[in-house]
Amino acid sequence: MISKKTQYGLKALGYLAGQYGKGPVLIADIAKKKKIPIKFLETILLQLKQNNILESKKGKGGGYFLAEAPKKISLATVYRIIEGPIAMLPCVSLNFYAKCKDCNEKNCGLNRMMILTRDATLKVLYKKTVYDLIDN
Amino acid sequence: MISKKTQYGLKALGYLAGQYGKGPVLIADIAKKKKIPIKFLETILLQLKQNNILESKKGKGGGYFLAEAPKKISLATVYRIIEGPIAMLPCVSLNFYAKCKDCNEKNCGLNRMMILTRDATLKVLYKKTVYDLIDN
DNA sequence: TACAAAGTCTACTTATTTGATGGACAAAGC
DNA sequence: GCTTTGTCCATCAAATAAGTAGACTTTGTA
Repeated sequence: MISKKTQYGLKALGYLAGQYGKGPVLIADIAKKKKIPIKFLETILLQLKQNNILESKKGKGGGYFLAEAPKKISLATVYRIIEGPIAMLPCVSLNFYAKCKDCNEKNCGLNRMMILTRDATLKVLYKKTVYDLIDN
Repeated sequence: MISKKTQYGLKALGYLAGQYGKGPVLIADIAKKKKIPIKFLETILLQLKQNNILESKKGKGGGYFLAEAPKKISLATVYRIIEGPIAMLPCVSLNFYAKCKDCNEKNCGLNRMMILTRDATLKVLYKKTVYDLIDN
């Protein structure tokens, strides 16, 4: 299961995707529409900005907006920024790899299985973008 | 990422799958071979027994063994017992469903995406069994 | 130039989960 | 009856999750 933080972040991005091209959107606006605690949302959006997913503008008329077109921002990228590894174990993670202490990956059955689930998930997350998060 | 508990549980099952048909296996034996803290492993094996994945025998010559043939125990079943939901969000979980407060699932873009990743993962975990966890 | 409207940053807090450990108890075999 | 083995109970430290408070900075505009 993903954290509330990731869930909120994805929801916020879905909303911003729907508002793309219409100028900056207030944090308060996103928070209200998506029912997210505003102070919590602040930290999430800031993190997304620091990772170049979002841009912002301060002062009156300010707010947050996507740094790129919605269809160019893959869910895998976002997921990794907020939640971290997509893989179920460090020893099968592409972006957060860590060697499995006490286990030889070459002949580890669990390693083999976790690669399969990782690839299944990645296939979806690579292909889908924040554009797909827009509500109907 | 899955917890150490799930990781240990799956490793232990992989080992028991390799020993299937050879009689009860000592907790201490599994712990040593798979480098798992023995007391921690005890609680995991007990939980798997209480969920009918394993059977045990007390006293001399005792130990743990699979309740069924390795190929009959799917990874999805085991995962749900130790780790819990396979889905990334409660609102897309088949076995641990919980309604998403403040969100209409019918038109939720995130819900739609999480169903896709859930199905991708499930497809692997349903098909694969503890037999596939046996090391080379 | 001053004010108000935004985002930014630092620092907490509180509850829950994770990853264990220690020791008494119960059953089974010799 | 003694040893071997699993079972159960209680506890614990550290990490993480989820959220809150408040001061600060930047920017537009009157």
